[in-house]
Amino acid sequence: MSEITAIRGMNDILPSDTACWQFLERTIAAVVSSYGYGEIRLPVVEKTALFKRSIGEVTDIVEKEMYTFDDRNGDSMTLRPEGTAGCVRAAIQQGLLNTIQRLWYTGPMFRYERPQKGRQRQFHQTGVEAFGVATPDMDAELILLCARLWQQLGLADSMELQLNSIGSADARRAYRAALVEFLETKVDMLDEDSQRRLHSNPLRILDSKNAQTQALLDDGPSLEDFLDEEAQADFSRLCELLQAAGVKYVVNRRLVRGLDYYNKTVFEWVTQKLGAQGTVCAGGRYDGLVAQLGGKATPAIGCAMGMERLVLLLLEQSEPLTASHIDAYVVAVGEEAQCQALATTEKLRDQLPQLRIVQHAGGGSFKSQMKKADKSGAQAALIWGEDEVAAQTVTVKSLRASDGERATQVTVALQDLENTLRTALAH
RNA sequence: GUGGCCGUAGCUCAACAGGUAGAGCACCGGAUUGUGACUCCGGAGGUAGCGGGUUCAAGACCCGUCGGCCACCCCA
Repeated sequence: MSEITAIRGMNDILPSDTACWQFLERTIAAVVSSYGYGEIRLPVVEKTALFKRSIGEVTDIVEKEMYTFDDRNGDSMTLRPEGTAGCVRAAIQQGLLNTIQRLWYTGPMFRYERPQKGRQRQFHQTGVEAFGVATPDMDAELILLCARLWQQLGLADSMELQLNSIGSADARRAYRAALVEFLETKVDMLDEDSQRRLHSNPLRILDSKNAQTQALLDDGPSLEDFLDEEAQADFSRLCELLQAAGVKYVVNRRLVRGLDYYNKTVFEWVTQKLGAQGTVCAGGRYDGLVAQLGGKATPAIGCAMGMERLVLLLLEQSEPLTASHIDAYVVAVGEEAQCQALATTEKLRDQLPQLRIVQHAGGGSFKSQMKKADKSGAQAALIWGEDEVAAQTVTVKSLRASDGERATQVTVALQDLENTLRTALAH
């Protein structure tokens, strides 16, 4: 193997998988547009300060996972680790926020992490963001959009919606103090990671995977008790709306998110089928972020889904999506035959643009060309040899006769080829 | 950053108390001069991730290193 290989965690997506990706991308585009969301295309690189200010200085993403470098002017740039920050920046900069905005984007994100199943250093997210609405009907809309998408993708049965409200910044500050006070009395019973988080990011202890830590938390203060009235009212209204729409959810009072900008509603769509990285889509409200980045105060909510994780689910549980098959493979032996085949094939592509035609290339015997035709999976071979050239005809041979049926072949005049294919290979 | 498992042909994998590599699939060619698939025959393809050590001898053992997978952490 060559010494030059792809960078760790940055994977090639091969033709054998792109049919699945395209299905996913098509389906997402159709669903978001059916809710009236407009696509926004954003740079992959932004000023480092944007991410530090939005995601939070002390989050893991900013502290140790960003691809950050100085450009030739010495300015610090970063490959985007997520999409919301750039989207908010663009919405402010382009003056989109004087009205309600429903936006979506898709593309690669970068985080310097150890790769594992469902996690890579270059990965792809599709995000949906709604600006300008503070009420929980918008929260519900976003969740319904997701639910519809899972339905369309055939993944609804593997998804569970987890919901929580983390309230206002003030509420979290008060809760955080109470939680730290409680846990400090039990510090020696905490697992090592949680001890570390106790002072850096104590809320993250709530979703620790350590069973003993979880048991400990049962006796601790509950975030729910610290929520202000508005947060509580909005959360129960959201629950009502979801029930009315028939969306199942579980309230997970220990669900917190890793990025600093969230408030009030947070949610995650999780699956059991992906091993340790079970979160397929996650998001929440971020009412303070626009102002924090210099825009006029604008409530907002958004979520992002991991494309690789969705592709894994699709590959795993639906019947394999076959790549678009080839209709015809052109076999031409001899120089004159090749000329005629090439010209005729081009004409065919004008006449029947939906037809997928592969022209044999690279020479070879009649037999080897036929083998290639078969291997290509084509429905039919279009055959040009000496006889056809002389008679101004082409032979159309079916390559996919079902069992018992004999392979059929007909030789038709060149000018009849279009009609022959139109009926034989009708889609 | 930490831990476990792994690294032999394009792919999936073998072998052997340590004696210098093999199968299936894929690929290429052929089986009476223009017809694929099935079958048969043949061919090409590996300095065993890399470097060092032990040994008369190492793909097999030891050390290092790089890479992969999974998990922790973190998150989509």
